[in-house]
Amino acid sequence: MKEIEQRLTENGVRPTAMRILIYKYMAESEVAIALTDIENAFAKADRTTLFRTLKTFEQKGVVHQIDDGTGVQKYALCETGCNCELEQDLHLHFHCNNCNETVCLTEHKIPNINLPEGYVAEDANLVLKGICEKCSAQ
Amino acid sequence: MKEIEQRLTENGVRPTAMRILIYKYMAESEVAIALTDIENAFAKADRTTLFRTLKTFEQKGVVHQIDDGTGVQKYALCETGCNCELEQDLHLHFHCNNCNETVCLTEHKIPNINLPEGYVAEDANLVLKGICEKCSAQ
DNA sequence: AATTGTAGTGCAACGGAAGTGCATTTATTG
DNA sequence: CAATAAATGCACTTCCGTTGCACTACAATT
Ligand SMILES: [Mn+2]
Ligand SMILES: [Mn+2]
Ligand SMILES: [Zn+2]
Ligand SMILES: [Zn+2]
Repeated sequence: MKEIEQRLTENGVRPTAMRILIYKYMAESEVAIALTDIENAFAKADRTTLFRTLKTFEQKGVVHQIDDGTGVQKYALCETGCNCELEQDLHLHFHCNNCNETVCLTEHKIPNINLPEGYVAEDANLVLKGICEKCSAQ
Repeated sequence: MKEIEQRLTENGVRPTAMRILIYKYMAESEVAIALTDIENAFAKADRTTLFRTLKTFEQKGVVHQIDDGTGVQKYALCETGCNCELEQDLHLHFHCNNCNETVCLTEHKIPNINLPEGYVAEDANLVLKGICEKCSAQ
């Protein structure tokens, strides 16, 4: 609990009750989280608050956004000390076509790509799709 | 004109007037196309028709869908003989943060990635974002 | 050529998800 | 405590993708 408050404060996010709950919820999840997930988990709270919490978290580097190709924005907590802005720090994501869950593969960085003359890369997104660990074990 | 009809027929798509026009429009474009682009280009035609044309094209392997992270689905013609379904045939895409256009880099295949035990990849999407050739030349 | 069936097109409406303006509540600080 | 700033809640909007159903054009069949 205290660690969460500290983590948020460190990142310049005021640790309100709601924010701590959302952080906790995300920390306990092994998969990337969509706004609707949080909405379902905290039915009493207003969507807007949850939405803005995610945006604040993102902006302050508490979470990173994940575009897994489903058309729904997902989010996951950043590693401590991660620097999502840096191109090197970008890891790949895996989306399971079976259970529909998306996970961070933080160990797997996006390889360097040689671009044609004139192209300057600032950011990258690599998503693999297929069958996840859990689903293939069954 | 005749080539377009042939191409469509080959792929099991009946070459209606509208479809030929849309194909032509996409062939003349150097960048990936969104539904709204086509909508603007063919204001007389109905959205639904254009939408379904794209879906038909996609399903029959005439175009491939591109998720460039903007939240808007884009499409581009497939290379002749391309096999989008095959994992090896997947090329990367580049989205320009300046002009907002997305291009296929068909020469640049997505590199092979070692996944952790249990994960089976069936598909992949790699998008680089930054400044494109045209924009960096100015 | 008329009939029948199928595929394509148009209109209208729906639904999910992201986002915004503004009022209200809660926290901070002097 | 008053004054101020930040967070939350409600209502409403926009954008995009999608679907149901009616209508039309086309192709095959008799
Ligand atoms: Mn991640
Ligand atoms: Mn492409
Ligand atoms: Zn799975
Ligand atoms: Zn550009």
